Amino acid sequence: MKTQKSTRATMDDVLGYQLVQASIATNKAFHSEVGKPFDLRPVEFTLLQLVRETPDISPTRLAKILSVTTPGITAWIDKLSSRALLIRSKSKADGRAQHLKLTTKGSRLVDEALQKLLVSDAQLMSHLTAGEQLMLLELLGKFSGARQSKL
Amino acid sequence: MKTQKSTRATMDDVLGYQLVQASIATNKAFHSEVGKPFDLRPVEFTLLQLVRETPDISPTRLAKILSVTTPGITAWIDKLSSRALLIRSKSKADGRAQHLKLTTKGSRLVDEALQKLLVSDAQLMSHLTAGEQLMLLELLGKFSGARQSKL
DNA sequence: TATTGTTATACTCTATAACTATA
DNA sequence: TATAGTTATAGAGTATAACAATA
Repeated sequence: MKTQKSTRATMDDVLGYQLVQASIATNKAFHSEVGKPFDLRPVEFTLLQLVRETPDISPTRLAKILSVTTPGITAWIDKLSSRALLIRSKSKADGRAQHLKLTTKGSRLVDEALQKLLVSDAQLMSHLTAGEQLMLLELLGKFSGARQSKL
Repeated sequence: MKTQKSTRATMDDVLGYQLVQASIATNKAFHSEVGKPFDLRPVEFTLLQLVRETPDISPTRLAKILSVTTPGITAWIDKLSSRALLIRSKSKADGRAQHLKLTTKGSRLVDEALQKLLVSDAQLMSHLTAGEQLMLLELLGKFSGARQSKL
């Protein structure tokens, strides 16, 4: 444990740096456990899982949550759609908007991937106590909560 | 606070997702407070600060810490070097290796940027208690500690 | 006028392979 | 043989602008 007191600040004191360092670990694990075997990018997996959690969600809303541009979200949805993992349908209420839904194939795939990922997370965090693991997720969630509520 | 119990897992339970969401916030803040005004990418800022913390560090070691390829680190160092923010010098002990040092200009710039960043972090985390802020950084550090020690 | 979504395009960043020079 | 660093190059990803269709 580092007690910083009056010493000069280092990168360890910078939140963004700690997030990047932590992400390096999770990204590598994602790639070997999910990315490679399921042929999914992190964004693709997240997109699928979010559609699963929120059926009929629109591309625009996904773009905001994922902090991706609208051309970006179109491209990702194109890719996933061409793999028959999700389906676009026109909104009846608003002719401009679309609703997204997972196919059975997409649903199965993201479900398997999610399980792999949870196991992987447990391994990555195994040097933290159970309480610390929960606390870490809680605090990250609370930190991002402010942003989420503005979407 | 979410108590998950036996409900199905969501993205909120995935560490990598929480890290990405948190990073979206810090990245935006970095860009407006440091990236734009100082014309620095996150990697560039981190690279400079790490050289500052560890004078004579080698490009290879930086590449490992930042999880960047060696061609990648060469390119970043080239850029920063051409802006006269750091200097390469050949190692006397090992003819292949290099030592990196910040110039006065580089040192001043990264110092100013770091201060801006710490203020920005405080604002971003202002909806967490002081204890939670410390805890978040502590836990992220502990999580990444295992990886760091393997470098 | 504002919003949803698409297309086109340029740019940044990354990743791989092949090379040099030192050890 | 292995390591430090560079060069060249292809590919993935992102961002901007311009557009069509609907509200």
